[in-house]
Amino acid sequence: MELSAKYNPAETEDKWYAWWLENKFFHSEPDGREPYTIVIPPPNVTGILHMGHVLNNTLNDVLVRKARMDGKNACWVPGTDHASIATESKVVAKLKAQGINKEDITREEFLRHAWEWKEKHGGIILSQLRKLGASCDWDRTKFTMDPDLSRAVTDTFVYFYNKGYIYRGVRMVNWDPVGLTAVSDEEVIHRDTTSKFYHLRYFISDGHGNPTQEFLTIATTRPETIMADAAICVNPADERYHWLRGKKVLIPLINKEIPVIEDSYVEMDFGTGCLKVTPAHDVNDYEIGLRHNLPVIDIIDDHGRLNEKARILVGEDRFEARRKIEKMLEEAGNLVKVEDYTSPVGYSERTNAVIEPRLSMQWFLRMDALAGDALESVESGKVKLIPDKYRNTYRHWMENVHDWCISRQLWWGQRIPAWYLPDGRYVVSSTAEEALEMAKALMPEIAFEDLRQDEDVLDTWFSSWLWPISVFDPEMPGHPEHTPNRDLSYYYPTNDLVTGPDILFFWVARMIMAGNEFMKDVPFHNVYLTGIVRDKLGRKMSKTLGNSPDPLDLIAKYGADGVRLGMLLCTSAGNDILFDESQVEQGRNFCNKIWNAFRLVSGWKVDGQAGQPSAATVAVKWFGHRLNEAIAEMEDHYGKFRLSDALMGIYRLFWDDFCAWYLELVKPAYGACIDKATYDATLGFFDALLKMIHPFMPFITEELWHDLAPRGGKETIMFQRMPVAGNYDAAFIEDFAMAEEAVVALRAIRQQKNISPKEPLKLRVYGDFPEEVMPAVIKLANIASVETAKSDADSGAELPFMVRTVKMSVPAEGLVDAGKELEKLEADLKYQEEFLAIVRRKLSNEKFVNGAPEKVVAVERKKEADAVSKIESLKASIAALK
RNA sequence: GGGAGCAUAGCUCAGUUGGUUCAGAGCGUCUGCCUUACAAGCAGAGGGUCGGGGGUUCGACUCCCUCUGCUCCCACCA
Repeated sequence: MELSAKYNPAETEDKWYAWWLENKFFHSEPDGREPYTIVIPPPNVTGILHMGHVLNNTLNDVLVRKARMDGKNACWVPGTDHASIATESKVVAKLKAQGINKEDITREEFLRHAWEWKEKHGGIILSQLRKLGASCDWDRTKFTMDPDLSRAVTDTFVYFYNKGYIYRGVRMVNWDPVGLTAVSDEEVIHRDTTSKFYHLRYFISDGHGNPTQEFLTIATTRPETIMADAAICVNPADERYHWLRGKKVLIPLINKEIPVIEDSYVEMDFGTGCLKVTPAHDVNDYEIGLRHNLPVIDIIDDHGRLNEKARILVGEDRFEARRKIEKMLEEAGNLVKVEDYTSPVGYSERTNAVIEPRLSMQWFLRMDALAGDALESVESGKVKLIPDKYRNTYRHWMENVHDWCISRQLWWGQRIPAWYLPDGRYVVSSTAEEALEMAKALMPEIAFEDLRQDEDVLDTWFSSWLWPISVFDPEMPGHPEHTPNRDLSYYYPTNDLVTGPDILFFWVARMIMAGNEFMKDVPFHNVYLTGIVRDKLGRKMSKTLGNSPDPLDLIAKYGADGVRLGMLLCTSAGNDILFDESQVEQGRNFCNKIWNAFRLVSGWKVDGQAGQPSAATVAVKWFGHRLNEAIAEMEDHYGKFRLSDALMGIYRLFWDDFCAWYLELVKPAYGACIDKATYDATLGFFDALLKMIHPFMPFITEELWHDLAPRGGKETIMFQRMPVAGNYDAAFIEDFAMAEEAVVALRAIRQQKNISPKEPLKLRVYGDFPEEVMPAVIKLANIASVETAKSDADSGAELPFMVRTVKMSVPAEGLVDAGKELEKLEADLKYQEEFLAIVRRKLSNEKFVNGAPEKVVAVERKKEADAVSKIESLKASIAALK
């Protein structure tokens, strides 16, 4: 069969993925083997694949495939997240485009649209993952809103409610006026934002609601909220304002009378020292209001517009109102001045809307006890964070945790299982039937129609924190007394989790909490935190910038193996990834290199009678040792989650050691046959290399592994055992390295002297060069004869070079440019002499000889001896030239 | 404002408890090659006083202090 000179990924990838699926190679069932488990960080159900997913899932796949080849029962559970706020806003937008407002339809109608949307777009991302080669157990695919997983969420709510951890209350929450829901503290992103600092004059009241001539000045960034002011506050120690004690002031424009109060919260040297207190729209003001028993006047509605309580500018958006009120204040003579000002402003992570601190009734989960245990899990090392710099961040968060606001004013998600009686009391229960029973205990005559379920749904993370448990046994969450089913007891705890540090708290920490609570064990042992994928200029990839390539386009262009490699080449844990398409090109080139190496080997004709050439004998022996060394290095890197290092080691092993040195050494002359021993050894090496590459590049390795030898119908490289490192002779590898150095030096001489590679050279060796590897030098440097020099002095008509401490030369009458050679040799001599001087200075330093470990001193003595011998050789060469 | 981290070749990064000729890799660059596996390739070469300064040590890319620059996390000075 004639093989093309280029590897064609498109042809092979779909073929093998279909074959893997057909044979259910990714499917796992509990058995006697050691399990290796990963649960996917579930992507948004309606999401599409982006480069972050490529990174994450490639890493996951490498780990899973490696474990599979280590003989473990590997199980990678895929699935999707319902992503309540993100999905709901997409559906709202889609309906709006059709002329339907969410407000105008019922909850049931909306959910029907949402499910329709989910059926249509859900799972697209999972099919895209297949293109990437992800070896997920698709039979286990889960969705966080599957009925049984939803039930787990509800049960968890009931469990924590009964435990006294969940409470309902009016609190200051972060209100998202675009998403129309409260969000948790973690979903608020603070960004420095330029705004204005308004200095406003409030006149003192005469006691009857009329202004006097006296006034005070406050500074605020939010003049549109003055109508909600409940007081003006100064620091009790601020003597400038003692005269204000007991006075009342008038809110500009609406002339409402409010008291002046004192509270040490106010900083005297910030702003004017007078703070307007607006309990409804600022967290701190709310706290002050509580201390001073101030009324809460909420003038902003769900959409961020002023309501009728504002009295003026009713119906205006808060930012529009700010612009307008500035003018009104100016005209009324209350505006003193306006300064530019930069301060942190909270934005909604999902909708990017400016968060409105707002008082509302929400459900909360107490976090102190849960966080304490979760902190211990990491501190004790039961859960390892990689890289471990995140431990600090993690600890800080866990020690300063706030109660978790778990209710969301949305429809897409698990509805809160609280049922209200007509009198406002409520019961909490997993099912409506049970709720009715409980309600009857409170109010015997109550009917089902009288019960009203809470309108809110639960935060998405309230379902994803159960993920490592609920994908295996949805009966478990909320029921720690339940006996785990077969899957859960086999696969839990999972092994590794690969995710981004941005959801360390949202997700990772909370999974640890849920695991500790329901399983009395952590959900995973290693958390590998990836960086963010950025473009090569370091910018975050985003749709609006248009700097994010479509992974499917990349796969179409370079192949999935190439994309995987390109992604992995620049991936060290915890560091951001600067992604550049040229890396994918490099990945594709590597595919091609592997392909062509195979093409060479597959074309060989074997001669069973032929003896093994000495160069091949050296090569086979050397590569055997080198391979073992490389396997050991690879395992070491895997153990430390240094996957890009593991990959790079294999890359160089294949490209440099195997192709550039080994194959060149064993390659028979054109048209000639290869001996059986070398051929078999080569196939064995190729086989081992393909296995080592397989976790990184699953497709091309499966393809070539099948071409390498006849395979049975269901044989796959996926289940072959990863090569195990045997002993290797490091000294022999070093000897071979000397041969390599000699070859490089000889090639350099050819290039400098313009000698064709086809013209054989003579070689003269001074001193001890390892005899065994000489055939390698002879073959690769095209040496006609090797002569051992009798003395150190050469003839002058030679081109000398040093390989470590061994002097060699090419006798070359007529090619020697004495002047140039001399210059080179003298420069080298000078360097060596200086080096020797440094070493000797060290060795004559008693403190060094006595203080340094023996080993280090011995090394210095060796350096000294080597330098002395090199200097002698150089001097001999120089003398000869002169 | 508090905390953490980073700074090594043109670019992206290794450098594991201070000590092998330790200043490295990949990519890029330069030079020469279409040599019958591969020009998506082969061969060869150049390139950094390890951000600045100080200190500890026989010895510092590595430990300490300081300065500069960048990044991230946390945070209720309106």
